[in-house]
Formats: sequence, C-alpha cells, structure tokens
Amino acid sequence: MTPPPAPSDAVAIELNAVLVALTANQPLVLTLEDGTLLPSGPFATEHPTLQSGLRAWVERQTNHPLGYVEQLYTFADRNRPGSDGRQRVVSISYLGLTRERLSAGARDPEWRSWYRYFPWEDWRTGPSPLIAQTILPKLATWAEAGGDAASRHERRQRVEVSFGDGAESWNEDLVLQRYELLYEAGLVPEAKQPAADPVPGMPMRHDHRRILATGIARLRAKIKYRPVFFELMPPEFTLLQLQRTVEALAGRPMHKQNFRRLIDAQGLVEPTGASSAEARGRPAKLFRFRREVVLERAVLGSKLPLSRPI
Amino acid sequence: MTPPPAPSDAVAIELNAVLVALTANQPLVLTLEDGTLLPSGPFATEHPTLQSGLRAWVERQTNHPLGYVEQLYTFADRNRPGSDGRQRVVSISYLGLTRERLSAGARDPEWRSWYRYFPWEDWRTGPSPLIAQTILPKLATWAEAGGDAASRHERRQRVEVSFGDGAESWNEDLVLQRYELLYEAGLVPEAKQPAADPVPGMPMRHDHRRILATGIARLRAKIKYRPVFFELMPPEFTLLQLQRTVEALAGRPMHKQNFRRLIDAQGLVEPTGASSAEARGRPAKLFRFRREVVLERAVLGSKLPLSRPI
DNA sequence: GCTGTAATGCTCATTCTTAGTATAAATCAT
DNA sequence: ATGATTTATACTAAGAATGAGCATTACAGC
Repeated sequence: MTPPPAPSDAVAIELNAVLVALTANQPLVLTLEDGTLLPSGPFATEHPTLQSGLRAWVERQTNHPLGYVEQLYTFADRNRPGSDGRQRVVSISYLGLTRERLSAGARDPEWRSWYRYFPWEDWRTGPSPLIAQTILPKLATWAEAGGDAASRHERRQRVEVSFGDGAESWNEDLVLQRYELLYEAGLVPEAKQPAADPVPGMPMRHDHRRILATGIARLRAKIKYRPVFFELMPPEFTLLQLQRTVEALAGRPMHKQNFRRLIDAQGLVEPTGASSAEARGRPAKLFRFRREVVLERAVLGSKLPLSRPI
Repeated sequence: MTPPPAPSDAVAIELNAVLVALTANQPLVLTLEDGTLLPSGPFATEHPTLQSGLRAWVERQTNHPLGYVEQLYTFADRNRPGSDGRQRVVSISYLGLTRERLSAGARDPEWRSWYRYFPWEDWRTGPSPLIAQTILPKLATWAEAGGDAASRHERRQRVEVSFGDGAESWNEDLVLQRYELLYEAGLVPEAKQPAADPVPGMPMRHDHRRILATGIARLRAKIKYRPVFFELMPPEFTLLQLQRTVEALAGRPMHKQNFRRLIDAQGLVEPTGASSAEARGRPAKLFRFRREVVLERAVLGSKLPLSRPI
C-alpha cells in the first residue's frame, strides 16, 4: 500500500507562467512566439524552490519585482494535449503579477491583452455581444446534437450555467469552465475535432490557452477576498485608476461610489497628500496601498462587490 | 528565453493524499505507519491522469467512491524536509473526501481525527485552552527573542494575526499559517531546531503534517463557497447531523436556526419524507442532498456564515 | 463668470446576518 | 400518566452590509 516512490523512467518537468501586468486599463499577459505560447523557463535545476526560480527568472527579464506569485496547477497527464504520450511531462504552472512591462514593443516576449484570447470575457461595457450573437447559437446546435434526451438536457444546462442567457446572470469567475465547454463542443481550434468555424478568440499552442484560462479564473476569484490587484498598480494612483484596474481583471463595470466606500472602509489605501491633474475634471487625490493591512488583518478580504451575479 | 524543457536527470514523482472522512462528528484523515505518514500511492504510471489514478487507488482500498478530489499543491523543492537534497522529488498532493471508512480498527491504514495533529484547531466547544495557556506564552517568548525592535514587532504581529488573542477573533482558515508559524518558532518537533518542549499535537514524518495542514485549510475555505461537505454525509441525514459535520470541519460551533435557514434558502437539500428516531427528543426529518443544485447554480455558494471572525 | 467633467459626499431602500424567543414532538424517570 | 428533558422547527427584531442614485465640490477652458 505504500511503496516508496520510484524514480520514474522518463520525466520532464516543465514550468509555465501566466504573468499578468496592466497598461491602459488592459489586462496583459506575457507571451512568446507571436502570442502563441506562454513563457516556460529553465527553472528546473537552478534554484532550491520552483517559486524562487520563477521569481528570479521573471525579475531578470523584466527588471521589476514580481509582486505576487501563486501556483496554479500541475498537469501530469499522459494524454495531455501537446504531449506525445510516451514521455511523462509534469507541467507546473504559476500565476504572477507584476507592475512594469519589459521592453515595450519587443517582438518576442510580448504583452498581449488577455481579451484577445477570450473576447467573450470582457463585459466592461455591458454583455459581450459575441455571446448572444455567436456563441450561444453554436452551443445550442451542439447541445441539440447531444444524443438522447437526458444528454441534451445536461448539455443545455451546462451551457446555461456557464454562459447564462447572454444578457443577465453573468458569473465572471467561470473562465475555465467556459473555455472547457467550448473545447468540448469543438468550438475552439485547439479541440480534438474542431468545428469548421470556431468561435472568435486567438488560440495558443499545446494547452496554453487552457492554462491562461486557469490563471484568469484564479485571479478573478482571488481579488474578491484578497487585494492582490495592488501588485499591478503604480506606487501612487487615483481611486478611479484602481477601480479601472479591478474592472479590467474582473471584466465587468463597478459602481463608482460604492467601490470607493469599500476600499475606504477596509483601510486599504491612504492619501499621499498630492493630487493628480491628469484628466479634465476635478483633480483626484492620489493614494498609496497600505501594505500594513495585510499584516493587520490576516486573511483580509478586499471584499469587492463582485460576488453577486450581474 | 524558452528552451525546451529537458528531461531532468533524476526526478521522482511522489503523490500524497489527504483523505478525509467523518465519523461520530470527528474529521478523520487516513494515515499509515502508526499515524506518522499520509498515504502515498504508486500512481505514477498506471493511469492516464494522476487524479484518475488516485481515485482508482482509493476506491480499491476503501470499497467506496471518492466523492471529491482536488489538487492541493506541488512541491519540488530541493531543501524539502525529508529529501536528501540530491534527487529532486516532485511531490503532488491531493485532497479527497469520502464517505465510508475502510476496515475499521485496522492497524495500518488507520483513520485518525485530524485534531490529534492540530489540537489547537478545535474550537467547537469554545476557544481552545491550549492557545492561551501554552501556545501564546511560548510564541511570546519567541517573539521577544527576535533581534531588533522591528523584527520583534513583526513577530508579535504575525502571532496576533495567526492566533488572535486566544479568546476572540479566531479565523479558522489559517491552519497552514499557524502551523508554519509554530514550525518557524521551533515549537513543533519537525522543526529544524526544535525547542525542548514543543507544543502538544502529534507530529508526522517528512513534511506530511504540513501537507495535512494545507488540506484542512483548503477544505475549511472551500466549504464556505461550495457545499462539498455533502460528500462526507450518508445518503440521508438530519439537519443537525449536517450541522455537526460542518462544525467538525470548520472547528467552530454554529447557530442552529440560522444554519437551517441557510441550507434551506439555497435549496441544498430535500426531505425524504422519513424521520430519524435516533436521538431522544423530537424526531428529526431526514433529508438528502439535491445534487441538481450543482448544475443549476454554477459556482454555487454554500454560503455558510463562517466568514465572520468569531 | 459659465460650462463641462470628474471627484467626492450623502441618502435611502433592500437584503443579509445575528441573535435570539417561542412552540412542537418526542423520550425518560418516576 | 405526568412532568422533566431533549431535540426540532417556526418566527422575529435589531443591526450591518449592499445596491442604486442624487447632490455637491473642484478644477480647466472659454
């Protein structure tokens, strides 16, 4: 029942990183090879821990500290997309948040908005028209082709739960669930038997778009109870900038006054005394993140009003 | 920047499982070798995915389906406790919930209450006296030995955040944080430089108690937004049994009427029509879990009132 | 000074939580 | 059979948190 773990014959360890930054209200992710791959670094043997290796590698590349690192998931499946089925590949993926971009305009390591990969996830200006116009009809077709009545009913229910009706009841956390449903329905080019006309959204190689979906989903869930979004902010910022950042991540708009009340009530920020004269109207006060709160208040919820479905 | 992952020279894949069951209101975890180890199975090459391998292995051992499986964490650290520092061990741990115990009274695979390993985590009958009487004084000593004033202040703050004051403001989710603090303070026998008189609580070999702490923490966090605790229940149960289960996991008491209202309001259960005559008082109605809700309501919060600190 | 724009202050209705009290239906001891 | 005890279940009132919106302030440019 408990044999000692034997060294597996042929095992490769692969690390994938979902590195997130934010510029001009766009959530960016670091990609390689024309946006088709997530970065995989040679961290395997350098550092005592994987996380420290990842951190060092990113900081070397971007010249900026990696604010927050979290392990996402480990895949070790034989039938993983992209593996040849013979050698076992253990793929460990991480989510990292950083503040600055590396060499802007560079061709290879390139920051891209994650909504290029998941255009239907951006509801900041209201329900994404993609869903009602393109995705739901295709998924309906798929559901009706589902074999017996019970199977069709189950498919319909899964569509309904993941995507809602296209207008209300949107749950922004279900990024991975939605991608996997589209994958299963053959509506993304990566699928095993892809449909002739997949849904819009740029694919990636191997299972990297799936890993990216995992990262986005994790981050969207995280900001509801932990104020990690400060890791994406400059040292000083206005409350509207902060709100735009959260909205960019969550992919949905927020009520301005209530957002301020919440941030304020939790003591997450303190005024620097200065004001910003960037925009046209009344100048906004500048704030900085009160790092102490993380120590003061244990788990510390950022408690954003994002839990409620739209 | 993106070398292909090379097969690492000597890599062993080890799987650890935190398998949880529940009997007589005690949260149980499956252990080996007199309670000093978590089970590690030889899943590496059998199955297409790790998770299916784990599931098959547990179901073979316990003759009961594994209700819920979730990956906990992957360690691949060179300096991981228990590794010899030469060969890299990748340790992937899982959390699994099951309903029935295997061979009761068996000597080796043995179910043990997790509160044997973390006695300070059980606040079901009020604040654990261990904390105020034993742990906080020891941690205070450790904090005062912390070098300069800033370092001492930081230590004090970490103690305060993790353990509170021993009477109020208990956050049951911080299981791992508390264990790691005790580890760092040398107050557990596993620590690198253990104190002469560690805190009560049974140790485990390698880093298995740390993995167990990770599992408990994850489960305590999970039940707040996902009703996984039903996986620990028999097919039919009374609402008080359900409450006792949640209390056993969370390690804290709940308000009976409000608990019922919440379960009810979310449509998590339906009456079977029968009643239980187990106890002395008025017979309780029996309920069963409405598995449909998981499909009906996407993420589905169990929304237990556990978020508020005591 | 007037107008446009954004920041900020404040209110109010609604819902969710918390912490009860009250009542019902059984068993147990006598 | 009776009352004490135990457990289940219904109901309520106060308070906190949330969602939505109106009102006011502070600046830039004309």
